[in-house]
Amino acid sequence: MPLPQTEMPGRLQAYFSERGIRMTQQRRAILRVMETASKHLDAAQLLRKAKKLDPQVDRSTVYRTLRLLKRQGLIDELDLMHLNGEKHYYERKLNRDHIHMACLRCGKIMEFVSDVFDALKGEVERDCRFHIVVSRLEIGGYCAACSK
Amino acid sequence: MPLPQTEMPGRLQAYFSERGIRMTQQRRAILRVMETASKHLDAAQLLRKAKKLDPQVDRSTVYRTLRLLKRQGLIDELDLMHLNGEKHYYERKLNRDHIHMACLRCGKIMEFVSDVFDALKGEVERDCRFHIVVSRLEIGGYCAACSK
DNA sequence: TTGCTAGTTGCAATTCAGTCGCATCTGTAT
DNA sequence: ATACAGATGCGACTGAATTGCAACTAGCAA
Repeated sequence: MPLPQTEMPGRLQAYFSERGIRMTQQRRAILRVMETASKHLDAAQLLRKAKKLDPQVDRSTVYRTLRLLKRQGLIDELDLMHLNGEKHYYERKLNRDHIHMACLRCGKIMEFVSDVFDALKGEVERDCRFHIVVSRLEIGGYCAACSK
Repeated sequence: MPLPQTEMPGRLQAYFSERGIRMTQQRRAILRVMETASKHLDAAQLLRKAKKLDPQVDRSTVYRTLRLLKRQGLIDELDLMHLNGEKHYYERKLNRDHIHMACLRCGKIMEFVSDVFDALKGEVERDCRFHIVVSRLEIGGYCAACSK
C-alpha cells in the first residue's frame, strides 16, 4: 500500500519544483528536516537540525522558509498552549486536520482526528459562509495518566 | 431577565474576594477594563485603558494580572491567527466557549457558538480520557463579503 | 487603631522570538 | 556562458513579555 502523497519523502521539494519555486541548498536542508521530523519542531530546533545537513543555513533563512511554507499551506503553525514559552511549533500539513491536546501537567502532546471536527468545519463554512483556509484547535488539560 | 453571572459587572472582582485574592487599586482598574471591554484586547490596549482609570498601573502589573486571570480560568488567550503580529489578545471567559474566525483579507473577527463544538469536546474527553481545562479553536479564511 | 507581614507593585534592565536592510551570492531560464 | 530575479548571511533591530529587587500596601490580628 503506497503512503499518501503528502507523507512521501521529497514531497515538499517536489511541490516546490512543480510551482517553480527556486530550490536552494539551504531550502533543501530545511525541507528535508520538515519532511523527516517526527513532530512539532520550533524554529530553533529546525535551525539546529538543518545546520547538521548544511552548516550554512542561517536563522533568518529558516524563518523566511517557514513563512513561505505557511503561505503555500504546506505546514501548520501551533503554539501548543504555550507550555514552553511563546515560541511557535511547526508540522507538515497532512491529509487530515487534527486536534492537538497538551497535558498541562506532564507536557505530553496528543493528536486526535475526528469526523466531528470535520463536521464542525463544514458547519462553519455553511452557516457562516466562511471559506476556511487554515484552522487550529488546541486543547489544554490533563491526560488520562495525569488525571488520576 | 438577569444577565448570566459571568456577564455581571463586578463579577471578576467578586471572584477575587471570594477566593481571598488580594484586591489592589491597580487590579481594580485592570479588572474593570476586562469586564467592560467589548472584545479582544491586547496587553498594550489593556494597559492604556487601565491607565485612564488609574494612571499608576504599570505594564508589568498588567502582565502579572493577566497571568493570574489565566491561571484562574477567568480569561481566554487568543492570537487571532497573528493577523497583527505576535501579540496575544484576551477576553473574559463567558459561559459558552466559542470559535474565532479571522478574515485573512479584511481582518474582521467573527465568533461562532456551536453544539457541534461542544460535542467535539465531549468526544475528546470521552475517547481520549482527556480532562479539558481550556480549548481554543481559531480559524483563518475569507468571510462572506471577501469570498466574492 | 496600630503594627505586622505576605503579597503586590514600579522601574529598569533583560530575555527571547522573530524581522529587516543591504551587500553578496546563486538557481534557473535564455 | 550569461544575466538577473530572487535568495542568502550577517548584524542590527523590534516588540512582546519577563524578571530582580527595593519600596509599598491590603488585610489581618491584637
